Amino acid sequence: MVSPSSRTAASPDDAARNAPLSKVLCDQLESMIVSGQMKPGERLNEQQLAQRFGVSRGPIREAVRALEGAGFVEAVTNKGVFVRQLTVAEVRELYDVRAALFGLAGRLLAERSSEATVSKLEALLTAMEQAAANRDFDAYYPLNLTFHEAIVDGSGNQTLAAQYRAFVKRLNLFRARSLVQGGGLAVSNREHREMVAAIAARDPVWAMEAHWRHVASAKDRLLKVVRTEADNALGSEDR
Amino acid sequence: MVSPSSRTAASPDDAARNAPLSKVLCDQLESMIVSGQMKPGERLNEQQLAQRFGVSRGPIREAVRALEGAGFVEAVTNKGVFVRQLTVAEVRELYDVRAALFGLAGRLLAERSSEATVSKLEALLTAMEQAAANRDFDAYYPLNLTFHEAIVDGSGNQTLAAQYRAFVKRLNLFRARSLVQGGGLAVSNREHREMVAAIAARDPVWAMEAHWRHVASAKDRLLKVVRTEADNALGSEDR
DNA sequence: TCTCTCATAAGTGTTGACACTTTGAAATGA
DNA sequence: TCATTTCAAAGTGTCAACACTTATGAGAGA
Repeated sequence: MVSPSSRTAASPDDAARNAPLSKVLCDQLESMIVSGQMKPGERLNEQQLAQRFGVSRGPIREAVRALEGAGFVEAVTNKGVFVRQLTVAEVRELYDVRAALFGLAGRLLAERSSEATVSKLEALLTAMEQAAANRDFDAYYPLNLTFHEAIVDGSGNQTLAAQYRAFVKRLNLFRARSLVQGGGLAVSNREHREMVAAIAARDPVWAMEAHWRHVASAKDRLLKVVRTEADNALGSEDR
Repeated sequence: MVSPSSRTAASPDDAARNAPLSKVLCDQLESMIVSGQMKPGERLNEQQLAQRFGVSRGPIREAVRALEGAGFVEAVTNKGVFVRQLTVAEVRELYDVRAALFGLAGRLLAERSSEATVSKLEALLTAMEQAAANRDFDAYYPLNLTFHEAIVDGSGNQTLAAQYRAFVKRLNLFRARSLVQGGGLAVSNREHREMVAAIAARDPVWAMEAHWRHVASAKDRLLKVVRTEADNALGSEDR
């Protein structure tokens, strides 16, 4: 009935070739925002973007609506759309939700993990410890990312994985996030090891707790830095 | 600087008056989908909708993009957008994530709940038990909704509340959901009572478990019905 | 000099029209 | 009768132009 068997399409790059402009622009803009190329609070000028990408405003507006739904930008009627600016309170909220999601991922993974998955995680763990020992942050960062991706993907719950990724992306909107880079690498690794141990032991409750705590710990580290930073900045800012 | 003090606007209905068409249409379409007025798999014809609402296709397309991001519809290039159709596997996924979110809500609420909140929940609880005893489903349903809303709002985490609501809405896309109406009312009430007890006791861990289990239990009830329904339908369907 | 008014410019909200793709069925051929 | 081709209708993707709102700055009045 709805079989996708006709000779048209079905090739992997077809989706990219036939992708509507709005989709392409949405990805483009998202990466510009997440990468920090567009700063929080900055305005997204429609005609300016249209000119820049060589398209009309229609597709731009559609892309922006999608970004709005994802929580990356905020639209104000008749004024424009702005890159979302996260308050410390919102960051705390995001981290709490992320902790719950990651805890669920750990729990599900512990219930269904194969030997292959466990050894893959252990290999990543070893590589990360090596990188941490060498203070090689450039190597550590992508490994860390892969490690977390492997866990949420391994949970087998795609909805969960998508949500988790969305939250991680949104957290990139927070200005001070880069400050934590490499903060508490040793602590993080100790937590990683416990997570894998719980998964290997097929202990869902332990795994959930370990994964949850890992994110909660990252939250605490970040908030501590933010507080210190605020204390150092002696000038008082209203609001 | 950005003070909303000028004489323009500031009235509560101003947001509604100045709301762009795309926003209005988005809400309208969403309610049509969630209410079942538009069935899963059904196509959203742009020009048909434009004519129906008396607007052009631009705002319609923008609204649809927002709905796509929220997971209510699925867009296929050059073919159209369709109301999302949930498989049983996806429903299971959604329920698992919802359980984790609701567990977090219970945990947070237990950490910060005031006397007023607890007594409000207890009042709702009593009313629900009364309705259940009278087999008054029309009274029970909105009370149940208010009860759950009070919990997620009471958590104090707006991000969490928004996410939870989104998931509940998405679950309405599942065809067999209505079958559970009133299924296991007594069981549900027993679980509700435990949840409130945990909150009143200010016991975060207990509260989280109780809230989590409540959603998990709802999932089990639904899946059981689905399985029975599938068994009754003797005709074998591929896929 | 300061404040208020008002006109101009910039930008968003919306529209109708055009181009390309897909779909379905009629027409053609074996 | 059946398969293939062709063509028109429907629908989505994109664009350029118009309408309305907001922001900015110059000028008049005090």
